Amino acid sequence: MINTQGQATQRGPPPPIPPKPGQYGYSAESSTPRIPAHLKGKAREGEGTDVGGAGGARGGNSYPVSNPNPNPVSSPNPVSNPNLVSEGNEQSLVMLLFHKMNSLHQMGQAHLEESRETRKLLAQIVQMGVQQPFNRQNDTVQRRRRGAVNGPEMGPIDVFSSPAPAPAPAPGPTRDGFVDHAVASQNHPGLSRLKDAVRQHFVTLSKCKTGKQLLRKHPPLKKEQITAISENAPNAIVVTADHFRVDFEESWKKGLLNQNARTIFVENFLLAVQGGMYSYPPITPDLLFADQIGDTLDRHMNTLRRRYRDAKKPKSSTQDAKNAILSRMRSRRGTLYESRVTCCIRRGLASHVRLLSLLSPAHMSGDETDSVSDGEHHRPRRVAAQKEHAALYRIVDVPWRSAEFTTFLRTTDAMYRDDWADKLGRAGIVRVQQTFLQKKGLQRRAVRTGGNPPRTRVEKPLAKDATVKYTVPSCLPRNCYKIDWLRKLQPWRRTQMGILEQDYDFTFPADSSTAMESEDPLANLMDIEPEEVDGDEDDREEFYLGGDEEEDSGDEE
DNA sequence: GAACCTGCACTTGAATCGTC
DNA sequence: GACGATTCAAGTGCAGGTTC
Repeated sequence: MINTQGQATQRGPPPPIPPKPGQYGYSAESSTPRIPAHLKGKAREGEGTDVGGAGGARGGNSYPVSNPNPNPVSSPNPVSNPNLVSEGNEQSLVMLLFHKMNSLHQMGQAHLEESRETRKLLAQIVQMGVQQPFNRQNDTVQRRRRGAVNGPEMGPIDVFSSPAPAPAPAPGPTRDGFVDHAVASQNHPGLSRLKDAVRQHFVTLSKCKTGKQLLRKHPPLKKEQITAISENAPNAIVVTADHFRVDFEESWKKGLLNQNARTIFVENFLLAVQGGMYSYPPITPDLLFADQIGDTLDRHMNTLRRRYRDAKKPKSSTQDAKNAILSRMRSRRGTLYESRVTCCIRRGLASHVRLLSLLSPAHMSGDETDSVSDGEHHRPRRVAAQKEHAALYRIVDVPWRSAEFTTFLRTTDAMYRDDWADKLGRAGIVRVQQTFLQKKGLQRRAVRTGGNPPRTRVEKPLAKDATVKYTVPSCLPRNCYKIDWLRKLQPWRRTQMGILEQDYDFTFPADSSTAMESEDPLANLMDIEPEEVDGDEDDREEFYLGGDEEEDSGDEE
């Protein structure tokens, strides 16, 4: 696994990783990358946009002879990427990425890890380096909320220049030695552990895990019971750790029984922690205060009350199924967004990364699964997923996005697929392989890595009555939006969206393109029919088209 | 105006699945 | 069986609406 040293998972930029003197164009005196004289001011294809500058990060021919790193894919190199460096901001995202990638290379990684964890890490870098400084709405929000049409908008972000530096850290909470037990920010790194423990402890005290159990064991109080509690009558119910009780019908804040329950919970939780419970992993001591625990419980009560309500009044199976499908679609949008960002990061396409950082998963086009036709699926989840084929999804495109932007995104998808198929990053390898295999009359693609392939998304017309829900991002360059769609907007809405009056350059450096090289950028997504992949076992033949000498025997890799 | 409800989106970890 | 990628479901937070 990767070394996470220096990869801050908290907010703010990670501490810079000092590179070795002379390595990757760095000097011992400064962390600022030096640009070799022979590259300074040298006109390259696509120069003027840092997109073009990423050229040379891949492929052999355009790579500088003096490049100290023989593997351009594993360590995107400032030397090979003068446009990226020329942006100059030492705290910029680009620098963060270089540090990250260089450190990975120094660890002897032949190529970047492709695990989800890595991608999350990289996505965090993007969040910290680009997105977070502009997230001014609420500093307790860990992620940028969706750019909802009605929601507060982010300020304009110049995707054409370097990201702004991260904001200064918040001042310390203490004043004159006074220990402030104020509830910690939702960003507190130990908070999720506390939440886990609080959830566990609630299960322990309430003896309930499910909504149905809550419904059965915590029935609402009767009027006379409420009266008895308020009058402190001898027969009033008193909540104790042994007889823990919550009234989910009464107000959590105002109900006397619930106030009693909250107090008992907090006391008992602290006792349990003192007694050694929840110590693996330990809860951060600065969170072990009544206020904090109570606040965490209050938040969890939202979930519990929701669970109770759902148990009491179950949603219709139709509604439930609908929600599940929508939830899965959202989840797949997340995967899609993650893979696109990963692809651009991996290739050092800083400008594209910055553009993507203005988006969120909700802005991705969704996809639909095919419906179950025969009901023969025996696995419940597969049936619920309404899939006919495990890896075929129908793209539900969004109406606001320009064709250019869509093509750009689909190209990153194709690149991602290329990277998946060939970790060495040989451009266009999927297409080359497919062409070669087709000529050979073979039906199976060569795949270098284990695991599921990225899902195959196909463009098919939607049903006539299909309605598409979508979220529109703001503050993007003009040519990200479809002109017709923009024309239909009210003027005030266009103003509100803060559309940048510049056109964005969607091009990719020539030597980092893959499927784009073909006339149809989606060709290698579309030309593989599932039947071909899943053909008769006897007819299949595995084949790997090696590109490097040492890889020619690469079948075993 | 506070508390609560509801819908939506994101995060996280487990499940699933395909390949080696 | 191990590994790795995707999918899924549960948990959670936020925002807007509703109720008191």
